[in-house]
Amino acid sequence: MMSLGGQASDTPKNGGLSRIQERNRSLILDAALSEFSRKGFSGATVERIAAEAGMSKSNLLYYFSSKEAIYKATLAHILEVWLAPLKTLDPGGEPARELAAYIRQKIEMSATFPEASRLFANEVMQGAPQILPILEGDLRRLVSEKSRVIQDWIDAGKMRQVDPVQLIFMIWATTQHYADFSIQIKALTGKDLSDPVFFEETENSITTLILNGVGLTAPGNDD
Amino acid sequence: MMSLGGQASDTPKNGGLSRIQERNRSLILDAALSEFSRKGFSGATVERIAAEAGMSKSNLLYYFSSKEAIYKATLAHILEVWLAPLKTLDPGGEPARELAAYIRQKIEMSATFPEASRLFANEVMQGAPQILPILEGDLRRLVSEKSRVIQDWIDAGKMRQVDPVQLIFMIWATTQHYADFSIQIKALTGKDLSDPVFFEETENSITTLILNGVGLTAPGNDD
Amino acid sequence: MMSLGGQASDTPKNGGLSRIQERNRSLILDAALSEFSRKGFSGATVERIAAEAGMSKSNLLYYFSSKEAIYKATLAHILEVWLAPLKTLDPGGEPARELAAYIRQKIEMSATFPEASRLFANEVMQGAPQILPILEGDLRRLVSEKSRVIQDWIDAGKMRQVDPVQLIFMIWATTQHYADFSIQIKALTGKDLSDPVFFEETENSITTLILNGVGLTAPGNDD
Amino acid sequence: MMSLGGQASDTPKNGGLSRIQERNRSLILDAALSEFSRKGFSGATVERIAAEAGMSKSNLLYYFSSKEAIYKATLAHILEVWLAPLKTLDPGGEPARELAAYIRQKIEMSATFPEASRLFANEVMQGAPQILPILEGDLRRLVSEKSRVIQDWIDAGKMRQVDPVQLIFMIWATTQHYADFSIQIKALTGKDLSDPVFFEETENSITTLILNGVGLTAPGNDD
DNA sequence: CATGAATGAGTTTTCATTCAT
DNA sequence: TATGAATGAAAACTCATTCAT
Repeated sequence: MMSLGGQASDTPKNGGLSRIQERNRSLILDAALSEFSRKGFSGATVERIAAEAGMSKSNLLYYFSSKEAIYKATLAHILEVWLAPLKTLDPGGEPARELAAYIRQKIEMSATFPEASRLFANEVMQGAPQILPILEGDLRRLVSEKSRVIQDWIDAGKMRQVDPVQLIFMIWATTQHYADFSIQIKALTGKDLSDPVFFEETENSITTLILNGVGLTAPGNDD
Repeated sequence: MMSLGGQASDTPKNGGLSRIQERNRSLILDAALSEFSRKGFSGATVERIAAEAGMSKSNLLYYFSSKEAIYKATLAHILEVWLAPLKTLDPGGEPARELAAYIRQKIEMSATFPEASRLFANEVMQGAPQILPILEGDLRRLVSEKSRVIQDWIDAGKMRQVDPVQLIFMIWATTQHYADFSIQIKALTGKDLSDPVFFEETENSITTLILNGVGLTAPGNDD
Repeated sequence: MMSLGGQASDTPKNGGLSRIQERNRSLILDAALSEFSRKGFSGATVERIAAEAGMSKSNLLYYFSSKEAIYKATLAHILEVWLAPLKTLDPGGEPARELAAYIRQKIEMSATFPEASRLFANEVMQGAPQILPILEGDLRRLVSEKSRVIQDWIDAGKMRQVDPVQLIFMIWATTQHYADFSIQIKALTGKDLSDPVFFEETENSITTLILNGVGLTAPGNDD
Repeated sequence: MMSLGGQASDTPKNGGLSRIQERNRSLILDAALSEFSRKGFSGATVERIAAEAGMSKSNLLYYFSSKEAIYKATLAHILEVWLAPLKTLDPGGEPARELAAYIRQKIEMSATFPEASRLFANEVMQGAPQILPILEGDLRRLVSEKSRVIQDWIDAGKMRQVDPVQLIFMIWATTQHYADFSIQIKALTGKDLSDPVFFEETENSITTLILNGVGLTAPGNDD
């Protein structure tokens, strides 16, 4: 799990978590994700998180010593999975296939974990008070590395010249938009990514646009 | 100004606003935009808005009867300008030129009014409690209309087949991303849209990607 | 007033205090002295202070931003008057008269402001978290200066050799004891300093003991 | 042990304490003394006491049923030893030798158990909620008895006329001051009673002052 | 128009204590 | 004996809002 710098773990004493602890922590983090992503840090209340996690406020505070601690843990909990897809971009693969796969994964994340996406967006929009160090560290390194991969494809003439970092931004922007702005999208189209048809349609649109945009052709969709 | 349905105007008595009233309302709205966009609705405080507007809390509440009223007014104030670019999409123009112009306008908005973008994003991410009616009404109609324009271009063989609504989403997503996630972008690249070189670069990347993506070629950049 | 380092004043905005402000601050400080001296910092509650000051908790917090701020202000408020007597020790005076006067003043303080004495004792016993800098600075200088005065008297053969600082400590100890331990004294004697006879008796005992102790004779009591 | 009236003993079931029980009770009382003397009753927390005693909060509460019970036990634990010196004042001895010995014992207590002194001071300053009955009972009787001793010495012309009770107060005051106000003394002199030189100096100053004060001469220091 | 004073409802947090094992 | 889990009551704030001037 990606560390958010706080002073060590926030769980009672001993190293290993008991069954109950693990269960409760998990319940809390789920509830917290729901609450924080909907209301933001300030709008969320510990009481509601506790209620949603099915325990008393005091008991919740037995597991996480403060609202901020819950928030940090929630972010950390999410960050790993949220940034995972990019790591799979394989230098040895075909650009079209690799990019298409990456885009698909990102859209799937938006469909499956829209709350995580919104939590992340919220955090960044507030100035990334908690995760700025991670953005400037781990994420920056990861993006550099993957940009290199893309640049190599470009240098090998496999795709059109484009700033790789900007390309990554555009993939993030387009895919996450469907999670972060899902209310707007629903208001305008009546649909969201939970609708398989709309999901397909969206994936096609984004993939086609971006692959065409960088001079590639979408690979046959065989998964 | 786009109405947010609130109970009547929120200005004292008589119809016309005095010079000083108009000035103060404006100061408040500016301060409110800054505060709300940075902290979200719940995180913002009336006191800070008042301080930033250079007046007492009480006086601020003389102009706007409640925090929510300030928030609504700020949203309304912004919405008009925020949605304006799309209106300029001209059915009679060349697709490439029109889309490029639209994209440029959107990026310019992101560069000039990043706070407005974040306020809007925030509002939508919280479930659009205030502007949902507008999204479902005015905006939906506007998007329908402009989708028709794009569809006509497609039908006329001027550009590749693509769902026009999805295309609009992608333009929104990519352009707004540079405002909403500017902290992340700064953490990863060291730059933001206030840097003219980065602005140029970004505009080129987005425009090229999207135009290529829909089978068009970027028009000569002659402005 | 002796500053306790906190970040500036704790009163709203402008420099001068309004009539109401002055009155309320004063009511609060009185109530706070009573509460803090009886219960200590942790045992005191803002609510009780507010109640005793005749106002709502919120209103109290409008005047002092936190419990700690009230505590600091109370200490500062008291310190000046608490340390004043020592300053009157006059190098030009007769040792017996001067010391007797000092002792009398200290006992009077104990009789008049026993709460201040206990607050001070409490603060010091907790490790002087707030006033340590003052003890090490202003007070230390004052004690040095007055020790010099006493040493001069000793050097001039006017009184017996004694460590002047220790003498000061003993005067403090004996006089303040009657405030700080008044409950015990009452339990043992049935009296306290508010009883004029007991006051007289106490003053005589302390003065005689200390003056005799340093080889002086009590001056005729003519005030 | 001096009883504080609480509801029966606070130890589990059977009469005799097991080895481990005795040890734990002792650990708790030590930790409690440290905590209560530093923070006062309200400022102390059961958790910190437990931590300092090296056991869990729950386990501590197995030995003492409540925070107040720990506090009472700590006080009782201390009181005996704290009041012991006065009992040694021997009617048959020489006044100078007896008083000097008493003073020395009191200073030694201040040097050895400053925490006990502060705990006691704290309790009395809060109004002696727990020990008032003892003050009014056992202690009052003891003081009466010893006052009689002193009065007999006075009546026998062995020392100057002085109110014996007041003399006792002054001995208490001066000697305990070095424990209770040790922080202040350290701030003013850089020293405390743990420094043997300062201890000597202090003992001499107090003894000389008080003995001279009552018309006696300090006995040769032969221990 | 403007502000200082006041408040009540809510929110986080602390902590002694109880419960179950 | 011992401890981890859980809780309820209290306490310190925070803040939008109202009142009086």
